Amino acid sequence: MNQNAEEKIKQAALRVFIQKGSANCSSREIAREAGMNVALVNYYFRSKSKLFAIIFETVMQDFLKSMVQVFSSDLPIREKIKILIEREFEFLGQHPDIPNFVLNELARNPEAMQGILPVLNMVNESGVFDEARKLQERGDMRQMDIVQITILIMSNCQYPFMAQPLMKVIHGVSNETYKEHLTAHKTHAVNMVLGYLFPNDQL
Amino acid sequence: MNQNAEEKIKQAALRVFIQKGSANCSSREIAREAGMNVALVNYYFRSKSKLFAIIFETVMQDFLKSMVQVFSSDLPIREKIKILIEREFEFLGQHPDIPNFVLNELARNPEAMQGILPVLNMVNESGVFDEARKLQERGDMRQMDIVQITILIMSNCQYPFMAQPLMKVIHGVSNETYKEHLTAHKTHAVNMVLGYLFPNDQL
DNA sequence: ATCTGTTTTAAACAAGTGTTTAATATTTGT
DNA sequence: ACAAATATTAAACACTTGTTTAAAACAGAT
Repeated sequence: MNQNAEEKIKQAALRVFIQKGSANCSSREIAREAGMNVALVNYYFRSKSKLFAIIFETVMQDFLKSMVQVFSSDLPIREKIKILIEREFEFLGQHPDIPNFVLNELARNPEAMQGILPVLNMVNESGVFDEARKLQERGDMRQMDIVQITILIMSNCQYPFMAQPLMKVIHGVSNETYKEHLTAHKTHAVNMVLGYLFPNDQL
Repeated sequence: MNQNAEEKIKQAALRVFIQKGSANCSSREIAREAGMNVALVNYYFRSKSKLFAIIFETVMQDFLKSMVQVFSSDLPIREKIKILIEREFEFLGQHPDIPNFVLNELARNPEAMQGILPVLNMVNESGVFDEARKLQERGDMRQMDIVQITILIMSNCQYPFMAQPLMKVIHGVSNETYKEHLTAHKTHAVNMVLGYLFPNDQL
């Protein structure tokens, strides 16, 4: 049970933190979810906030890892963006509540901000932003600030999953039909974003 | 102080709830923000959850009111969508943390779901969805499920504001420059969405 | 001024919070 | 087998939580 306990606590904390947020869950709840005593949580991680810091960083890693992988490849830019969006939809299909978790912690939990710095290097070292700038200089891509391109892409990937509870109640659809809407929406996101970023391309 | 106290508590609760979320704030914090005793909160609203239900419903009203107003007007559909997006950006510029608040409560606080039902009628009675369907039958608009059109529009309006903390740290920009990005992004959102929904239009 | 109903307060309640302690169980090395 | 180190537990700590209670302050009417 040695290595097992620490890992079990981590996995339980991952589930509980993501589902309820760092502020709306107790150490005892995490311990219960892991099937062990409360004191063990602090025995392995010293405090709830330290445990959260670890969990949050791994979530950010997973959250940005696939994006960085696509960035670091040497596919043509249109393929990169297409695959990026498709992978994002695939990832979020399996972890639909991560965007809400991440954005919420970043907005409300000041400590969470620091857990992001190591992940930032992954993004910067990929060199995506520089590549996009070069393409714009060649006139191969719509003139548009990199910040706004990032917003554009992530908006159409993450929000559809974040808004699931709202959309379900507004349009009165079930879980299953909304999932179908999500997979159908992937195509729209790809086509719309590519069509806007590369206005000279053919349909 | 009679009518004043109840209203002061409401306004304090609005601020605190939106900033911290229903689970991550205490009744005493709301009372302190309102400058009065804890017991008064329950004297006027009986319980924290009842107070939250009231606050959440008014937030949902504000959140959807301007959208419904645009829907109920008799502008041509392209103008409707354009004005809708512009108003949404204007509203969110003044209340940037409402989308995060709403989606978070809907995802994590089961009680919040019921506070939405009265607001739903506003949307349904506006008849927007029927109008969009008719336009699609005439071939005047891209064939696309209403649910996905809703997702498309709201994604590009709300997410840019929700992601502010994430984008700021990823791209290392200040509050002010991000606000400039947001106002610039409004134009992109309008053009991209209209361009995709009405592919036969000229540029 | 006295009574009446309403508003406000301080104090207390049980329950739950993160964290620590000291004792017990388990594994490890010899 | 024994001893040292590690893992696990129950119990307690001080503190905060939502809510209630009973007393005080205040208002208006008679």
